[in-house]
Amino acid sequence: MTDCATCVVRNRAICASLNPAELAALGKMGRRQKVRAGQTLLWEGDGAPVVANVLEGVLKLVVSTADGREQIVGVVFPSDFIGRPFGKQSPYCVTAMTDAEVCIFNRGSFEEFAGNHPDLQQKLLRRTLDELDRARHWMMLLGRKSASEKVASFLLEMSERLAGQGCHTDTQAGFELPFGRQQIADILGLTIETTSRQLTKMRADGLLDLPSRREIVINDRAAMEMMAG
Amino acid sequence: MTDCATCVVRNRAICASLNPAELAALGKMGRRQKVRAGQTLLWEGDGAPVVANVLEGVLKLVVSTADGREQIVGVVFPSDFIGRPFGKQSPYCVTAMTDAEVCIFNRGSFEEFAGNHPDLQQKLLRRTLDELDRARHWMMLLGRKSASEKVASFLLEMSERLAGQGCHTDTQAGFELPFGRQQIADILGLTIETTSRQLTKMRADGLLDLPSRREIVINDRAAMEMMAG
DNA sequence: CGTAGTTTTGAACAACGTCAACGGCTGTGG
DNA sequence: CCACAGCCGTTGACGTTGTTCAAAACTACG
Repeated sequence: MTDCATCVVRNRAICASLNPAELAALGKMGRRQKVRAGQTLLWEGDGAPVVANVLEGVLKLVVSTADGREQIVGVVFPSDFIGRPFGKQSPYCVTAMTDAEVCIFNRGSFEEFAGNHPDLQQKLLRRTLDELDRARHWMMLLGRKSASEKVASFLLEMSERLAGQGCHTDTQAGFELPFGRQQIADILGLTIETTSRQLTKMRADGLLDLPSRREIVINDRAAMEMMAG
Repeated sequence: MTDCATCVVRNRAICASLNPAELAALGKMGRRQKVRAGQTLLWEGDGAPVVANVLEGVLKLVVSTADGREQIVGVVFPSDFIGRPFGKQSPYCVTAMTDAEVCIFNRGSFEEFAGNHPDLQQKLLRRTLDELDRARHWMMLLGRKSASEKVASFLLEMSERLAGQGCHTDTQAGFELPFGRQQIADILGLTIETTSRQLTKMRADGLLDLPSRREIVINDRAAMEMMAG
C-alpha cells in the first residue's frame, strides 16, 4: 500500500486525474519499490505482470536481437508510466539507468481499475499518444539522419527533457546526462566510437564543452539546432 | 453524415465498441471521403483539424527533414485510426498510397464524443498501445539491422499484415505490395538502390520470386525469418 | 511505337563500423 | 596519501556497408 499524499509526482503522473477517494483506492493496490541502477524491472517477452509510475530516476526501454545487438527505444523520467496494459507480453525490457523508485501495480488490477475510471484512462491515452509521436520522430532520426545530426538532435532533446524535469533549470545550456557513451550510442543507433568522435569534434568546433564524463554544456544552441537537421 | 450500417469496417474499427444509438450519434458527425493515391490528407505541423477511420486503401505517415529526406513512420490499413486527438498539431503528414476511402471527423467533436464514451476511448487506447509497440520494434530495425535484415523483416511483416486484412489469404506466401521500391526504401531507412539490390539478391538466392513489380512470393519462409535477425 | 516513370545495374566513393591500443578517471586497499 | 586495478572513453588505422551518381532496361500507357 502506497501513501499517495506524499507522492512527488502526484500532480504530474496519470494519478492527477483522480479525486482523494479514488486515489486512496488505487493507492491500496500499489506499492513503492526501489530499483538499483542496472537492475531490470521487466523482461522482453515477459508476461508483463506489472505496470508502474516512475517516482524517481531514469529507466530505459530496450529491444535486443538474438545476437545481442541492443536498441534503446524509450527513456522514461519521473511521472512517466511504464509497462504494457492490455497486452499479452512486454515487447521490450525495462532497466534502470540510475537508482530509481517506482510505484508498481499488478497489471490485471490496474486494468480493472482503469476500466472504471475513464479520466485515468484518458490521461493514459494522452500520454501514450505523446510517446507515439516521440517514437515516430525518433524513427526519422534513426532512419535518415547522419551521425552528427543524430548527436545534435539527441543533445537538444535531452537538454529540453531534463529541464522539463525541473532538475537543472538554473542554466538551460548545461546539464548532466543520466547515462554513459554506450547508452547514447544505443539510443542513436551508432557505435560508441562514432558517438565519441562526434562529441569530440563538436567540442573542437566550439559547439559545446564536456566538463566531465556525463556533463554537457551547449555553447552555441543555434548552431546545434542547425546541425540537428 | 455516414451510414454506419453499411460500413465495411464496422466490427473492426474503434466504432465496434458502440451500441446502435451511439453509433447513430457518431455517424451524424462523420462523413465518408474518397482520397486518390498520392493525395495528402493531413500535413506535418498542421493544426490537425480532423481524425478518421480508414475504410479502404492504404495510407502512409511521413516525417520529412528540411532538406527533403523522408522517413515513413507508419502504414495504415482499413479499420485503422488516423489523426492526432488531444494534440495541437499533427506531427507527420498522412498521404494515400493507393486510392482510399476514409470516414472523417472533426477533431474537436470527436474528442468530445470520446470523452463521453469510455469504451470507445479504451479501444483507441489499445490501438495506440499496439501502434507504439510496432513503432518501437521498427526503431530497432532502423537503428540496428543491416540492409538484408531490414528487407527480410519488412517482407515478413507485410505478408502478415496483408493476410490479416483478409485480402490475399489464399496463398500465405504470395502477396501484392501496395507500394513501390522508393516507398519500401522510405520505410526501411535505405536508398532505393540498396533496396532493389537486396531484393534482386534474394531472388538470385531462391528465397523469393518477383512475378511483377509489386508482387512478392516468399519461397523459403524459414530462411527469410533467419535472415530477418 | 514512343515517352515518361520506375527499377535495375555498375562503378566510385564516403560514412560509419571494427579492431586494437592508449589514456585518464575512480575507487580501493595498503 | 599513494599505488594500482578496472572501467570507460578516446584515438588511430583499416575494412565494409551502403550511398551516390550515372546509365541502361523495363513497364505502363497513350
